Amino acid sequence: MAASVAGSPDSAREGVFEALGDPVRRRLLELLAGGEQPAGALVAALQERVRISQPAVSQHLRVLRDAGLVRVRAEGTRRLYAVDDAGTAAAREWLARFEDTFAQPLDALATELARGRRERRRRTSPPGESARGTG
Amino acid sequence: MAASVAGSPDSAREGVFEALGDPVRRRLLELLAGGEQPAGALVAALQERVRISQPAVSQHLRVLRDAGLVRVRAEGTRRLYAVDDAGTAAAREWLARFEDTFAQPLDALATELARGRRERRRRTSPPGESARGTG
DNA sequence: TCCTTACATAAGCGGATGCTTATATTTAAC
DNA sequence: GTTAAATATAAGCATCCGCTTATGTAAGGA
Repeated sequence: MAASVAGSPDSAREGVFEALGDPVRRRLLELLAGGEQPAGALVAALQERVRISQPAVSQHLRVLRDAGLVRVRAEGTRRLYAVDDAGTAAAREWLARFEDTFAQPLDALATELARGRRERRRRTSPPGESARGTG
Repeated sequence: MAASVAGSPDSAREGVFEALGDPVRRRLLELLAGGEQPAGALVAALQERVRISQPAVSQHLRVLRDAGLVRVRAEGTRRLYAVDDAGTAAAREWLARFEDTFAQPLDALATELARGRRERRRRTSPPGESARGTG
């Protein structure tokens, strides 16, 4: 096991990317992207595609919760799960440093539009000032 | 190839999030965020903080490469690694669906702050400069 | 050529991780 | 109070993953 590289330099919230590293957990987040859902519905949705037990899903939800990627709310005997922006924002934040500020194809435009970003900056980044300042 | 579409079942490029799930690999990407570097330099940089062998780093770099997160270039006996935007873009793309459109301004601010950007709270001079700092 | 440098690959091992079944807990319904 | 439903936790197990040491390979220099 890797001697974890300490807290600070690793950035991001604790365990966010570890949690995202599992396909079942990513699928759960995709299901929750449409809005709050009870655990049972998530189990059922997953079971339409793969054979997985209820406890397995419950365990995955716990990992997501510990990572700050989802939050829970009790309603009667149901547990309503929803995406927690704290975790997803942490992940996006960490990835933001790799954003290719210039010379990015149409992909970037699509992303910008999807984000509804109202960037008014029309000026392109100055040639000599390209990213990465080591100092 | 065309940009991956958000409808993909497992999302993202193959193994991107699995690759990002390891702290050592994330640290490698952080090191490469500053620009291309030979494998040996990466090994040395990692070894300043934790005890890890050269083969271990080589294996991690392979995983990153297979995930499309880094690319390699041979120069003599050196292997120069660099961040590959394909992988990081795929990850950002997948995460984009969780972006909180309503809290967008706050989100942007949070991102800036998290980057360690020292923004003057008071009326700042026009933001003409690229925001990008610590790697 | 031989040796050294830089890196990758092979083999093997221990611990983490995800799964299952069984059971506990909580709330609602009867 | 008993039962049923929804979900979490416990225990155990198999597999995956990352690490180490040993070795292979390719390029450069003596």
